[in-house]
Order: sequence, then structure tokens, then C-alpha cells
Amino acid sequence: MNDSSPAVMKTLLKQAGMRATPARIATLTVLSQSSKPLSHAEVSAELENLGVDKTTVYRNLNDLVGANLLRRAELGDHIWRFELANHHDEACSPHPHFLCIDCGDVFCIDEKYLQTTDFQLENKNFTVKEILVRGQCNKC
Amino acid sequence: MNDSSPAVMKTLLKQAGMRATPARIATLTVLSQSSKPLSHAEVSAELENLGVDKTTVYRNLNDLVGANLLRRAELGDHIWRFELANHHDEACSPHPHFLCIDCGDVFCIDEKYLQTTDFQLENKNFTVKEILVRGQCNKC
DNA sequence: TACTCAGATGCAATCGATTTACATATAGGT
DNA sequence: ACCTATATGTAAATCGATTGCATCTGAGTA
Repeated sequence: MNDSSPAVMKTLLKQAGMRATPARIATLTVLSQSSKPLSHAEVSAELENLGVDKTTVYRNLNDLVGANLLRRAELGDHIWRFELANHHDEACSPHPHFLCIDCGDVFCIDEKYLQTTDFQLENKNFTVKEILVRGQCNKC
Repeated sequence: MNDSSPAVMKTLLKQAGMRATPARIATLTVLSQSSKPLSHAEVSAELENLGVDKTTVYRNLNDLVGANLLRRAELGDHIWRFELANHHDEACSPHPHFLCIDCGDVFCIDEKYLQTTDFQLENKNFTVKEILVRGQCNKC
């Protein structure tokens, strides 16, 4: 039983107080096997051969975010992307993302490459929850 | 004649090869008087008492971005925001933005608070063009 | 100053992503 | 196997943004 087995996903859902439906298990499985956050369209494409409606995918993605099983990120192109909340990180903390403005490819950035601490500005305090970097990758 | 006078805006438009229409002059004026990037809805609200249609505002905002008079930023809530291209910076270079995920308020971050240099990751080179920080401001 | 027309505007229709309404189906406890 | 709260499918609505088209106007020119 590996980390992305249906049984593991079922356990995750139960622990979060959600019903372990085929659509949700498949959603978590697809995201657990991806190295980068996926858009609704990408997840939906994977699940449509299972007969899962795209509205259901939308609902489940949002519900899973609400249950803290997923994180939702906006990478600057008006498309929500989703990843497992524990993706890349045992402590379940968010990490910076990089979006290539030319090819649209997405990379997860190790936190050591970018400071994500809170900061002060003009006597105001800011609590940092998410950092997004946009630019060009070496292919573009 | 101050920096946000209609005459200055008219000159900016002419230099960019665009017609200096009332709607465009008003758009630039509104943005020049704002301390933060504004959404289309916010600009549109300012101009509707002038009888400017919201479609025209959309078109002008996009055209002004194309003429490099404005910059368009996506701050993580699926709403485009616009600011003068030379906002906060004589050298016309972009600067990081902060979006409060609770109240939606936006702040411009001085670049000295956040490193924006290019970086390497797993033997790939990344050229940084834009940095976005999301979190909570001190009011939230 | 009047003329002219490429470019700008208003209005309505459209589009694509996302959400909502509601009737039906199902997970999971009894 | 039964029951009920919850999840799903279908269709329609919503929202930000774009496009088509007829009309209007800024600004160069006679």
C-alpha cells in the first residue's frame, strides 16, 4: 500500500469527516501522482473517463480545500490550481510556486530559495501565507 | 500642472501614439491618484458618472497595458488590477504586491523587503518577472 | 475653420470559468 | 437490508471579460 493508494485516500477523507466517494478518491489520487499543482480542467480531464461530471469536480476540489486536504493556488493566469495540502512538505506548510509566463509550466520552489517570513511595512504587520513568482523558465 | 493633471495624461497618450480621449485621460488620472493597483470594477465605478461605458473601460485598460502605459497584475483573487507603469518607480520596473486574503486590500511592497533576483533550481534557470505575496494584513 | 476618416465608443450579444438549484443516487451508520 | 444525511448529475444562472457592429469623434489636413 503506497502513499497514493485508494485506501490511503479513503483514510484521509474519513479523517477529514468527508464521505469517501469514488470521485473524491480519484481526485486525491490524481493530485497525489502529480509533481505540480493541477487546474480544475486538468483534474476534470483525468476523471471524465470515470464518468465524473465537471461540476462535481469543482465542488469536490473546493470542499477538499475547505477540509484542508488540498491547497488552492492562483498562479497569475486566472486559473485555480490544486495540490495536496501535504505536497512536498511533511509539516503541511505552503511553499512558493513559479509560473512561466511563456509556456505556463509550473514549478514548486523550495522555501530555502525565497524568504517567506512575515514582514513590517509602514508600521503595518503582514502575515505571509503564500508567495508566487512569475517569470521565464530556462526553456523559454 | 502637477503629475496627474489632464495635460500630463494627454501628453503620455500622445507619446504612446494613442488618441487622447476623455475616457482615457480620466482612466490615467484615476490610476495616478491611487496608491495601489485598481480593478476594472473600481476604475469603472469612478468613470461611470462621466458616462463612460464599462466595456470602454475594459478596452482602454487593456490597450493602455499594450502601450506600456499601464501594468496589469493578477493578485490571486481572479481579478485583474491595473496601475501606472511608472507607479512607485522612476525606472518603470515592477515591484511586489501584497493582497490580503481576508479584506482584499492591496499594498505595494518596496522591493527591499523581498528579494526578486533570478535563481537556479535543480539545474534550471529562472528569470523572475513578478512576485506576489498573499496573506493577512494587520487589520485582519 | 470645415472636412475627413481611422480609430474610439456605446450597446448588445457572446464567451469561458465557476457557482447554484433541484431532483436523484449513494455512502455509511443502524 | 434499511434510512438518512450527504454527494452527484443535469441544467440554468452568475460573473468577469471579450467581441461584433453601427455610430461618433479626435486630430491631421485642405
